[in-house]
Amino acid sequence: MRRRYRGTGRQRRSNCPIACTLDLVGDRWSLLIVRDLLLGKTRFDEFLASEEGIATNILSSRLKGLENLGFVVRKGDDRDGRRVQYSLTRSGKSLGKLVRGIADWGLRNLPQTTLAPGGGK
Amino acid sequence: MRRRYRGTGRQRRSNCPIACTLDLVGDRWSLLIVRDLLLGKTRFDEFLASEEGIATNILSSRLKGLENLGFVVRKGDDRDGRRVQYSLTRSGKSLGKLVRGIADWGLRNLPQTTLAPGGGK
DNA sequence: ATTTTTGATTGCAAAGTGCAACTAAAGCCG
DNA sequence: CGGCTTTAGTTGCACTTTGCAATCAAAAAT
Repeated sequence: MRRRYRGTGRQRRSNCPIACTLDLVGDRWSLLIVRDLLLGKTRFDEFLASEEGIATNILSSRLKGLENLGFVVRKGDDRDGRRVQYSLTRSGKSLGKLVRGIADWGLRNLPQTTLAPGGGK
Repeated sequence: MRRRYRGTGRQRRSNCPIACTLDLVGDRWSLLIVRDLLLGKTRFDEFLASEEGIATNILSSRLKGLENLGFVVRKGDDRDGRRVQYSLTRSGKSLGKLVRGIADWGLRNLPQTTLAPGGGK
């Protein structure tokens, strides 16, 4: 008796583009990671340092999710074997439009919100 | 020892417009209800009938949340005392832009997604 | 008066989130 | 080499949220 909760690769609730999009990235963290990637961050530590304060387990799980969805690629750093470089795929970059749309709405409708430095790209 | 989980009216994680927007409507259901309201639905039963199949308790709680945020108003039907009319406030209507942006991204990037009839408005 | 409709609430189990502690591999430094 | 540090995680546990099914209460319909 399987219950269908959200997450990577689960069954769709409908064919509505809104519902499907929310099924993929409709949580509190995924798009913030995408935001950071768009801003040029590439490392685990850098995402961790963002002011929202994501926990390491959540970050790890969201990065895996985004990777499974084909939005992010993970590759080791040649010069430093400890480091990992996360980056957006072409598909992941398409999320930029979505992220900017959300940022735009927030800026217009939520007082005291401001773009992070470098976010105006 | 209060832990700050998400939800209506809690403290912001940052002043990032993306984070703040996600704090308000970054869950699996709220924007689908907004979608339905934009499509002209007004009643509890109508939201319930949407193909995604929201549960009554979740619907109830999301409607309350959207009301608390000032996006939705609830008023009783004069002709039928059982019925309740939910509708978008001016502020709630501004979410239309956000919803359309998400729908747009979904349509372009997720195969097999199609707009509900009447959704092309 | 009984049944149906409408808009919910309640109880419970399962899944998700957040925090703190811990780990493991690789690099640094004397 | 050997111990310390950095980087990228994993694990355990408590708490919260979600989803389902059952139930409820008021109003309307019959």
